[in-house]
Amino acid sequence: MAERYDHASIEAKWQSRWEKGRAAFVDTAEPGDKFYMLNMFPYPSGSRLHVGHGRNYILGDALYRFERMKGRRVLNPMGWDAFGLPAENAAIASGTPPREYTLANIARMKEQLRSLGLLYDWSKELASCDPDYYRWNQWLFLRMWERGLAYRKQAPVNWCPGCRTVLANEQVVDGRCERSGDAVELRDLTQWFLRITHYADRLLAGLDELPHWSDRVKTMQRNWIGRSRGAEIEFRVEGFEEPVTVFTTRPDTLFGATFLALAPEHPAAQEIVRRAGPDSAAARFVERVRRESRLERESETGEKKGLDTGVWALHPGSGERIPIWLANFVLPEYGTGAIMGVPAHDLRDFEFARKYRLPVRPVYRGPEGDVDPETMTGPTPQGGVLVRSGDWDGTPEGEAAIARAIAWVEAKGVGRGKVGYRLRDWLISRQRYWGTPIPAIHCEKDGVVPVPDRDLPVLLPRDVAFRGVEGNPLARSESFVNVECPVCGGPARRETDTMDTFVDSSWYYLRFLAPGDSKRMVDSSRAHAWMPVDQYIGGIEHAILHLLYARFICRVLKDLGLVELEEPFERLFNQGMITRLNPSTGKIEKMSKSRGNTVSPDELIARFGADTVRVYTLFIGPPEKESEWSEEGVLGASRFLNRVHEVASRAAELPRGGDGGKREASDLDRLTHRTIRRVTEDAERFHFHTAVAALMEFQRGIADALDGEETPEAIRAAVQTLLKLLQPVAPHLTEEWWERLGGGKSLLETSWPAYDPALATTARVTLVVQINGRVRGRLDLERGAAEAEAVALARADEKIRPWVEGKQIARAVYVPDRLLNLVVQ
RNA sequence: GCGAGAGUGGCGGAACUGGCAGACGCGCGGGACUUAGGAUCCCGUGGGGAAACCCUUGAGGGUUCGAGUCCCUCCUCUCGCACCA
Repeated sequence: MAERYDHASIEAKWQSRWEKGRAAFVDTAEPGDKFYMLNMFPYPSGSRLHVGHGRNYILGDALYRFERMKGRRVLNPMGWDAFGLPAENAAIASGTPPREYTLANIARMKEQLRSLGLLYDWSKELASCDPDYYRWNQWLFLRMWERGLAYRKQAPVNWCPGCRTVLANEQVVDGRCERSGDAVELRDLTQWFLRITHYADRLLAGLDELPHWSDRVKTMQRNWIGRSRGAEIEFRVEGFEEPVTVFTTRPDTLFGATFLALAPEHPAAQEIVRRAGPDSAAARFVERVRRESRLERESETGEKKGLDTGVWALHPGSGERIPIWLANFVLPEYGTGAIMGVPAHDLRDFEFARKYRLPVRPVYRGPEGDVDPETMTGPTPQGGVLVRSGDWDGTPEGEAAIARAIAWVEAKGVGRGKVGYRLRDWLISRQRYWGTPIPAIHCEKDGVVPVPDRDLPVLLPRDVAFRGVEGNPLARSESFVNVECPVCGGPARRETDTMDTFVDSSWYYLRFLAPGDSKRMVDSSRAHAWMPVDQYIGGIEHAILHLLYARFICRVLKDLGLVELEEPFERLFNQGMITRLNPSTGKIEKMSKSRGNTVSPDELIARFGADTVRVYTLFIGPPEKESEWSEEGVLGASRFLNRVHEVASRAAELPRGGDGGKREASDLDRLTHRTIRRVTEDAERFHFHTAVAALMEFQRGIADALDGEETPEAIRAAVQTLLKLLQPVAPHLTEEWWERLGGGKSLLETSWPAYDPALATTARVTLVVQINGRVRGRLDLERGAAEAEAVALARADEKIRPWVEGKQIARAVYVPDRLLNLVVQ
């Protein structure tokens, strides 16, 4: 029988050919051609590619190969998102400097990508830890600083007192440091922010210009930006000069306010503590809340804690006195850090009021009548008219009531309408080594001054020790920290905060277009030719942060005159995550290094071959949905490729001869055309899993034909079509057989097969016959049969007759070629 | 807690806009063949029933000639998160 399918040698042969012939296969796109990109670019700190990422890369490659055969030239670059916490953690654990660790991982992951037969364009390769890359982060930062888009302010961080280090949220487990187990504190640091809130409206408006983004992601972004119209309202405070200003999105419920609640960080709260003295209940409460970690304060299980200050505010409408409380659930960075409590119409306020026995005062009367404040079990449902609200009484709930309330507070001079955003400015400071140094210098005399452009890049120093260190290692590098002030020339200290790695990934798409340009951040003319990215493929986990930051930075670059567009990504395809049982938590979670539930493809490639891994990975499910990893089905993919090998080698042994000229379309021809249509349509929406299913049926059809009456020419043609259609998914095996069958040049340089619509459909159809919506029989009909004919045939059909005999047909619903539903009485 | 998705056989999944539920694959059962392999091929495989038929897409309601698909309520899981007042 035929020779065995030796995947290892076939794959080695083709991978080496693609490597040598790279120029012909991948580096062919010219300015103005299609631009596809994967997001994220590989994160080498994870040290090994795992199948969770592997699906993204394989899908991107299959898509590239499909597009190539369809005659489209595509730029598909690849680079490395190289900064980040894991490399620094590895350095602390093993002493290997993050740079060495990262470069070794890049080399290894590149080899893994190669072993999957992926054709990415490495001529545009970049790594964000390369000074040629991160210097432009610094350059952009300086431009933003000049324009007031970068600034410093205080913000709380997670502080581990044991490690004397700032922790990422990920490092905080149940309010404790995951390494030392110490209780995590909130600590205020002065940190750098980017003013994304200035772009909130533009980012919101831009979503309407993205028809090829899913509603899912657009909705998430809209909600994240969270534009809301509301009002700031001032409450005078007995015994205090300054009023307390609250922000509310529901000024219409003003008369339902029965208390004010302040964040312990609020200036008025601080003043109250000062007056009460250091041993007062207020001082102790503030101290206790400040010791609570952010997580505790924000967690769902976190108890709402409050303290009556004994200070009274005056209600601006009724003039009544209402108590001022301190509350842990009011956060200083939201709104004004103070709220008016309206228990009757807000769940959180209701819970707080119930716990501390504060009055509840409904100001909306529902259609069922008024509500008894004593017996309420929660905030009143929506839809009513205002009551107990002075002049406002009778106004129905909604925009009109809010507008009326705003007009009223403005007229009285106690407040103003205000548009609020949920979005907050982007905190980019990280107290870590392995990131882009923020180009600022602290001088005693001149304050915080920017590093001059001529001194860029500010390089990460190499003389840094990592083992057993506390705090930010960068801050202990003397060579780095000690610097001359660029203004006065005196001694000064460098900023030791580095940037969030999301800064790197916010503009890398532009750098791919001119990766080595040492003069400019962005080559504007190339950007003009290539942008926007035609197809961006990325995991759904980036639906909000990364994509919002990239859209923000693109607008900044537009305002700087570097690019002409606001939206960097024309089409967005969001991949679902690969999930897997996490043995330590017992839950099904996304596959990721930090969760410790990864699977490396290496072993599978060694056992079954790269093509099998590719087929299986794409076959596992629809790419936009999350899929749970299991290896049970990998044998099926392996068997399928063995059978493809089998039919191809049998076809190769068929006698050659002149084509018999024109012949009648055979069943195999019809199957061929039907398969081309299915695979083409599936590939266009990235559904390679159903494309593979169609190809499995096609393979079986060809195998049957080999035992049947088909001519050798017909069979050979079918096999060649099978190879073409399978190429994006299993490139090695298909290229090999294409060559052996004498196909000539590479499959990649051939064209995607076209189908004849007439042949892609069957001549006869099965019409389902329903009686009162239940399937009672099937008819075999000519395609396109008329309703009258179908009804007549149905009535005559012996399975249908008993159901309609002696009955009136009240109605017939006919869907041609599909279904006939007879409604009888 | 908030925002967004998802839930279909023993398992992964199919069914683009409402129209034969379960394609394709895994697993399992039976058979064939053998140079005994993780091989290959054939048949069967949602549940109940002898059959006619009946039941079945997380649960419960609704719209419709017809619902996995649309609407309402609830449950569970996943992703994101900065308790946004």
